Amino acid sequence: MPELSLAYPLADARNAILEGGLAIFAADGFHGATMRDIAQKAGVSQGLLHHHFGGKDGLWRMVGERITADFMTYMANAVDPALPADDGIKAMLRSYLNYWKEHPTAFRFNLWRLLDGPRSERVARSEHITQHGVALFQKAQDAGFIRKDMPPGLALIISGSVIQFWLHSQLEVRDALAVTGDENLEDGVFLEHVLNLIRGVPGSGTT
Amino acid sequence: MPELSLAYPLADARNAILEGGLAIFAADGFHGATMRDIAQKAGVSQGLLHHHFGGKDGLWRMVGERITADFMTYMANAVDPALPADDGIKAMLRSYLNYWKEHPTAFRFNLWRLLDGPRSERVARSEHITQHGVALFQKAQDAGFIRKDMPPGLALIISGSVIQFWLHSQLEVRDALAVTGDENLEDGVFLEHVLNLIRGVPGSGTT
DNA sequence: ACGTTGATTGGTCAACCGATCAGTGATAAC
DNA sequence: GTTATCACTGATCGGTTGACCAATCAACGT
Repeated sequence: MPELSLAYPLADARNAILEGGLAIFAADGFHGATMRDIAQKAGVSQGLLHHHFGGKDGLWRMVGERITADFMTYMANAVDPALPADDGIKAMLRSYLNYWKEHPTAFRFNLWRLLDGPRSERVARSEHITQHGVALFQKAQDAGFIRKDMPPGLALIISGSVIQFWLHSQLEVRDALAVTGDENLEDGVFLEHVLNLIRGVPGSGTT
Repeated sequence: MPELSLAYPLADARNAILEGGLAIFAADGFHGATMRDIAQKAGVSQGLLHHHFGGKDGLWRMVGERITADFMTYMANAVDPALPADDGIKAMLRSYLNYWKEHPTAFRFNLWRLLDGPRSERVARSEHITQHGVALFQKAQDAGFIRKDMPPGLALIISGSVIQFWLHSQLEVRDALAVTGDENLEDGVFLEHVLNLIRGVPGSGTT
């Protein structure tokens, strides 16, 4: 008789499966991951994954929804609406960078999501966040804290894409910086550069 | 007796396999692609793939090496060294954008490469290109065409990452731009924005 | 002529994968 | 105390997949 008295007390195998799924999916992608690996990581039998999530597709989707929801609530609380526009933007970008830095598996899963997955499931993703972000950038632009020669949405996208690249391609970044001996660039300094970029202030001093 | 007189005259099945491999790998990734799909796409038998490339890993690697080499020779010829630094940078970024726009399968394969693949094969990739690019940016910076408040390597990385994001996330870009009704932004105008970014000239006009 | 070499094929095999299912035990409703 | 429900397991099944192999055939040197 197999002793299965261990699993029951946990009472939340679903959660273990979702966490195991995130770990394995993030490491190997949708097609690279196997239900057996996930089951082992979660410490449950493989059949249970199907019981709770219907199948591989369903699990992938659930993991995705979960990390998106977590990110959205984090970002919604990250920026104090009472803050003046320039400080608001600074806080927003810093929170964005910090969140993904502290959630590397979720970050990598999102990278996979760009390519892999059962169906190119263009979810109604961070649409809300985007709108909120653009509004904030526009406010900052009106207040004169952001260069006026580009649409605020573009400034937002540019900031986000640069931060993402900074996170997922540290090696290439380092290569490029090492040429001039600047390879030890800290996150804070990097963020300041991004801010200066969209501020546009310092000018090149076209000699 | 099966008639196999068709395949022989081609004389270059290797090439067909590499092209088919690029197509299938770009669409489905390493783990999502199957040798049978590639063989069918290339119009040859599956055994031939193993004969020429040893296996799936070898084929993936060869496809990768091929597109990197193609990109490198393209970029090496794209910028006229006699050009003044500012025009050189403009030409470089334009070539970069155009190349990936005209090679969407290679672009997508490179995206896969970031995550998928048999071994995290950190090839000595575009190292040469990077050095060349940083040197060009430094020259432009010295000449006063690029803002002096950031390392030239960072300016290069930023430009590249923004262009890449512009290419692979058109949907998100459009969402962000649509908020202010700027969703119809053309490549040329976008590139001009990127250039202004690293020029830094227009200033925010801090009212 | 003849043997060697290499390109190419069709067929085959063991391994693995996702899914399914009958069975077991705990829980709760009646 | 009986029954229905639900979480969970272990085993199994059909289908794929990457790799392998013997056989065929053209090309070429000798």
